Amino acid sequence: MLRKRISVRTIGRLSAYRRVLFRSLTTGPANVYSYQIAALSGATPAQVRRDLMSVGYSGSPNRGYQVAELAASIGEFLDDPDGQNVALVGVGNLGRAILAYFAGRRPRLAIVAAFDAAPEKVNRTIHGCRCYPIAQIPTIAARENIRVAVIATPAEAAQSVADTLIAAGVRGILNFAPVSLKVPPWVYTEDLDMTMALEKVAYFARHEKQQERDTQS
Amino acid sequence: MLRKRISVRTIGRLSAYRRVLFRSLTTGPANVYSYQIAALSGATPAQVRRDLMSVGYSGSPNRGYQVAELAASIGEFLDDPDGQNVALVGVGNLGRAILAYFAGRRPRLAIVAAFDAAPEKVNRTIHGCRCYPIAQIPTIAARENIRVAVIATPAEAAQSVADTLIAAGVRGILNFAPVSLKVPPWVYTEDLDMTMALEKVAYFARHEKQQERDTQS
DNA sequence: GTAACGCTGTGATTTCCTTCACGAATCTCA
DNA sequence: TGAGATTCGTGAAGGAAATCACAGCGTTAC
Ligand SMILES: NC(=O)c1ccc[n+]([C@@H]2O[C@H](COP(=O)([O-])OP(=O)(O)OC[C@H]3O[C@@H](n4cnc5c(N)ncnc54)[C@H](O)[C@@H]3O)[C@@H](O)[C@H]2O)c1
Ligand SMILES: NC(=O)c1ccc[n+]([C@@H]2O[C@H](COP(=O)([O-])OP(=O)(O)OC[C@H]3O[C@@H](n4cnc5c(N)ncnc54)[C@H](O)[C@@H]3O)[C@@H](O)[C@H]2O)c1
Repeated sequence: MLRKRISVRTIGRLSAYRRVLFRSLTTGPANVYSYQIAALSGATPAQVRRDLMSVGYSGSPNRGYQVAELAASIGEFLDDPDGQNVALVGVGNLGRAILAYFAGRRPRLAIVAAFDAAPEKVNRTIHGCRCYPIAQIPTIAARENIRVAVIATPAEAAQSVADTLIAAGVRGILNFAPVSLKVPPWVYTEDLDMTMALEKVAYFARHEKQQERDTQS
Repeated sequence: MLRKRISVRTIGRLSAYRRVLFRSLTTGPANVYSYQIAALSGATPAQVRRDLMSVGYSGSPNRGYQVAELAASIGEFLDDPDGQNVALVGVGNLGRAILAYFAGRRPRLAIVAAFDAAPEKVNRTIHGCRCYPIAQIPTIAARENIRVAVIATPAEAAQSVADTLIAAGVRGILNFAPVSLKVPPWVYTEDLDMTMALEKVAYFARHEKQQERDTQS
């Protein structure tokens, strides 16, 4: 398994490709071409083909890719065969929206536990997910084998929450708080900063001519 | 004003720098060094200095940058002096969280109108923001001079909403729907795709050694 | 004074990612 | 069967962004 370091951008695009493939499964024919995937996902045909090199599924010339098989191959490449449980910390406005959205949507990548510091939020079930006090992060994380977490707490709390999560075995964090988390090198963090994103949009809305295709990195 | 195309990433980081500067305003001394900004925002010192070249504010050797002045300069560079009004389309779980968060937070970049297709959501005021039927996008956008919009509708509706917004004069879109929008070249779009982000995190949580510093682009 | 230090601004370099371009493969149709 | 059309896989080229590295300068110490 000597695969040479896949780039972060490639992984993101593979996720996007898979989504358009699933959409095509119901609507379209059984095969697709790279230029079709590209059009639907905002990439270029060459980029699609190059990204797909990593997953090890080959299309056939003049026939393209089998939609169902390609989607399955990407899934095999991206997903853990046993599934990965996810924890959410911070059950505020955003946290609840996230719980509502992911509830029941992806069995292989489900949010199985929520945590919050506020007494009135804990020990309830929200959108099908149990909410625990943060003191229970270590025990629940161990019990549910949680390696992936989402942080949706206020900025001030984010770093200490991250430290707790990492101590409990978490190795990947999706961070919505507007701070840069300090984490050890074996932990991957991805920041989704809405304010920064909105400021970028506002800036380029005023500074014309910028025809980037930029699907989010 | 012959400035040579600032990159998308640079704009994003400038937004991050400004935020840490505002935070430092209250807590720290009056000056900062590039390496301090870097540490707080997850960048490198060289990157900070290079990014700051675009804004045209010079620090002084051995004294670094004046926090207040630098923050003001970045603001001058990023923000519209007259402010920019923002519209939100799709007042669901996520849309409401966004309204709650941005309400009253940034007077220069305020969400001044919300739109939704569901009859029970329109003509109400949610977190201080009036919600209109989508048919009123053209009139309200013209009245409020809206050039920036946020899309938080289901994926199926996103493209037609985008078309309507663009026809109404919108030039920058922050898109939360998991689709790639087709827009004319003078419209800037930024996709914030939570599912894709979570899948990236899940992937790299399983694939060791990846010590990326990746503040979101 | 003036020497030593430490940080900024920026040309040069490196690294990473995207795009190009073309041989090989598969299909169609006569 | 074979010519023509079309797409894939991928080495090579190109471009963009991060990093290096250092000259220049303000500051401090004495
Ligand atoms: N649209 C949005 O909601 C939005 C937009 C931009 C940024 N953000 C960021 O996302 C994060 C969450 O936003 P929100 O709107 O949901 O905020 P919120 O105030 O509604 O929710 C925060 C939640 O975190 C909990 N919390 C506080 N301290 C905690 C701790 N130490 N441990 C665990 N939980 C704790 C609170 O009890 C609350 O339930 C914030 O960092 C915010 O800056 C949100
Ligand atoms: N955590 C999250 O909430 C989350 C996570 C990942 C992705 N998303 C994406 O964000 C978007 C919104 O998510 P949500 O959870 O708020 O969904 P939601 O179903 O709660 O809200 C969608 C809203 O859009 C409105 N709407 C539907 N069609 C419309 C139209 N044609 N014009 C205007 N409004 C219309 C609906 O009335 C509803 O209010 C979706 O595309 C979703 O895929 C959300």
